[in-house]
Amino acid sequence: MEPPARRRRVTIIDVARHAQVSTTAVSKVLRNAYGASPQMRAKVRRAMDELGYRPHAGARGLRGQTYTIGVMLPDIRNPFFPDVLDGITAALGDTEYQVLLGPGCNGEKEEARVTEAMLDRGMDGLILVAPVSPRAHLEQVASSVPTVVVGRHGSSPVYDTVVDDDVEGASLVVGHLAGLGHRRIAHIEHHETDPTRLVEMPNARRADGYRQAMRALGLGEWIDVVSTNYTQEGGYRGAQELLARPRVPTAVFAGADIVAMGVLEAMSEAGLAVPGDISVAGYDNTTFAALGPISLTSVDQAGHKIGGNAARLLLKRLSDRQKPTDQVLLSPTLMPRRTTNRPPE
Amino acid sequence: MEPPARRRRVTIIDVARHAQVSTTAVSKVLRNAYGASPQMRAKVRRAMDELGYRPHAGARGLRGQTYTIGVMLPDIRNPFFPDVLDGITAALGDTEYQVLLGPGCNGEKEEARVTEAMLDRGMDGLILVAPVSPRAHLEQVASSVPTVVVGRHGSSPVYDTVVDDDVEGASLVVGHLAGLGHRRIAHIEHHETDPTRLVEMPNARRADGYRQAMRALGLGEWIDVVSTNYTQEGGYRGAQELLARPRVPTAVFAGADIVAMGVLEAMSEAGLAVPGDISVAGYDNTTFAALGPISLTSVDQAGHKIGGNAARLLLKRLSDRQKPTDQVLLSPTLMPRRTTNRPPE
DNA sequence: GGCCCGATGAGTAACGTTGCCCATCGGGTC
DNA sequence: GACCCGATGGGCAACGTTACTCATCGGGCC
Repeated sequence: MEPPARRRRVTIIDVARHAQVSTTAVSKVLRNAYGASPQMRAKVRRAMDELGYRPHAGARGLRGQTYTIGVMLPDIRNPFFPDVLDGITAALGDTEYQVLLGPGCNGEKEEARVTEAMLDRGMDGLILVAPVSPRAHLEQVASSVPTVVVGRHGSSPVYDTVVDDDVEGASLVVGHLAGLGHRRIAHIEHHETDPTRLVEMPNARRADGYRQAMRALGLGEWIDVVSTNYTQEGGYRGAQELLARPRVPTAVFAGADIVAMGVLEAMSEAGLAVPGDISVAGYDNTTFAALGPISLTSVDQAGHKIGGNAARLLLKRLSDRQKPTDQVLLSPTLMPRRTTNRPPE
Repeated sequence: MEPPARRRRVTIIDVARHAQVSTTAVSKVLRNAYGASPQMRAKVRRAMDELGYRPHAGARGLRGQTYTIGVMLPDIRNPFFPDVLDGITAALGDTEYQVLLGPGCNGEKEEARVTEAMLDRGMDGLILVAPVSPRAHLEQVASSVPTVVVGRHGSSPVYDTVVDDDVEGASLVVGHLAGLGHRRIAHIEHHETDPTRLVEMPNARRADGYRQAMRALGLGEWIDVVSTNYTQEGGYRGAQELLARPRVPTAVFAGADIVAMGVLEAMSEAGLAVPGDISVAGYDNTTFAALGPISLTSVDQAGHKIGGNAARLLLKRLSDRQKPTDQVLLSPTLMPRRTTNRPPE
């Protein structure tokens, strides 16, 4: 069967003709602009409904706004990010803005491609979640469109930021483990060399927070950090390295839940019981951390709240582009579960 | 600090002026259209590079294409969908099309909102993954823009489809369990009443496939289906119902991995060992099914291949809108893991 | 009664790009 | 030498919307 002929879109002109007014009048009603009487509004709205009119975002964009907000998520698979997204869409739910997402992207090149695509499509604002791009690129993007950056520490004069306190999160984990009686607490971090990122990226701050907390609790001499990366594989390798130590740690603080999964696998292979022989904690409180068979102690970042704040900041900036930038810092909470317990005697 | 003044976008006119040619010429080069000499092309391309020109998608859309493809995913949290997305972006990687996603949406109203937003933004084509909207709505969308529907059985004259053989998948699971010696194999399905969806939705086909396979293996008398829904909670309730049977099944085939997670939880609460006392299988082969501590037997749908096929069909339709619609049916494979084994003596 | 003013509505030129159409030019054919 | 033809380049009117400017009208004020 052959597809039926595509019918032309209903435009503002059709509405104007149908309501017997000018296109200007229709536009005014559409934008709730000044200069239209109540009767006019009613008449135009009725015409819109009758014709099933919907404005064409592309055409609007040519003259001003597209009423579209672009969200860039680094990794759609990490269950933490959907929480952020939900927070964003919830906060934007009763505005006239529509959210569109970039496809999952990892690496600077991909990120640049996605942000450019969004700019080219006339997005009114951008929310960049946990970007890895260098700061210069972020500022360049932000200087051409209102932007909120989520999950990068440090402030910028051109973009607003929302971030969770990773130092505090790490401290919660270390405190929890120390409170259970652990002293040999090791940490698996994501390897980072770039000096800016060393300051701005959450993973680096978690490692910092771990060191600070250990020292604050008088456990400075037990500080033990393995540098791999935030993947299951990285956790597996990190755990193997730790198990080869002369004095094996009694607790492992993995910098991310997915890392903890690799750790659990290595422990199971090595015949070690968790938490009987060794305790394991993650970070992010991802969906699978809560799953019964896993039940991983983790740190919750309140992704929903983060997303909500990001959306709110963006809306504020959209309405006043001159306002000074804001930095929102949220506090994490600990979710103790069954992978942490007292150390073996 | 106050943000620096936003500088104007580089347009085709700037490029034309810089290259000392007409805007028409620039447009021709941009589109690889006929009527531009090699020297002209070179000159214009150089000007584009020097000015850092990028075409404005909205303006292009007003005259034709936006080079944007919209993808609608029902639930970003279900780790099966990112696989599909990867397949799509991979297949579209070296085309001039850019993918944008709708925010996760559940329910007909949300889906309608997202598809409308995409149409209003002049998307050139749509890929709708596992939509729940009634067929009439899908056909209406498809009749105004080239569309591929993923994960809905049945064919339409206006949209192409890509779907995995859910009947075969169910049969793989039942065959696997029967091969291990199980006879009392129960199934937890997603409750469905709408008659169209009963035919088109994958969940309904899995339940059908289960029944067919049981009968084919001479186990018709053991057919036992619990109707809840595809959530962890649904799996939990379904399992409790099954455990209350006079003769408890020795194996449970959950219609989705997330359902299986609920089942595992219920088993663990009831003090039953998996797979010692009871075997459990899921569907979708989601990321967490492979995680060490879970190791769930599941059915892999080759999401990557599904996405790739969807993208390819869409490209074909974009280049020939009159061609008859295609239906692609892919085959699932079984991933046996540690939650299934022989039944207890 | 003339004047100004606010309220209401319409006209119109952009915004950046495309695709049709026309102008020009050099060279080959009869 | 007149004619035609293909190759190359430019002009221009859309596409759907917005935001300016301008016209009109009725009423209140001196």
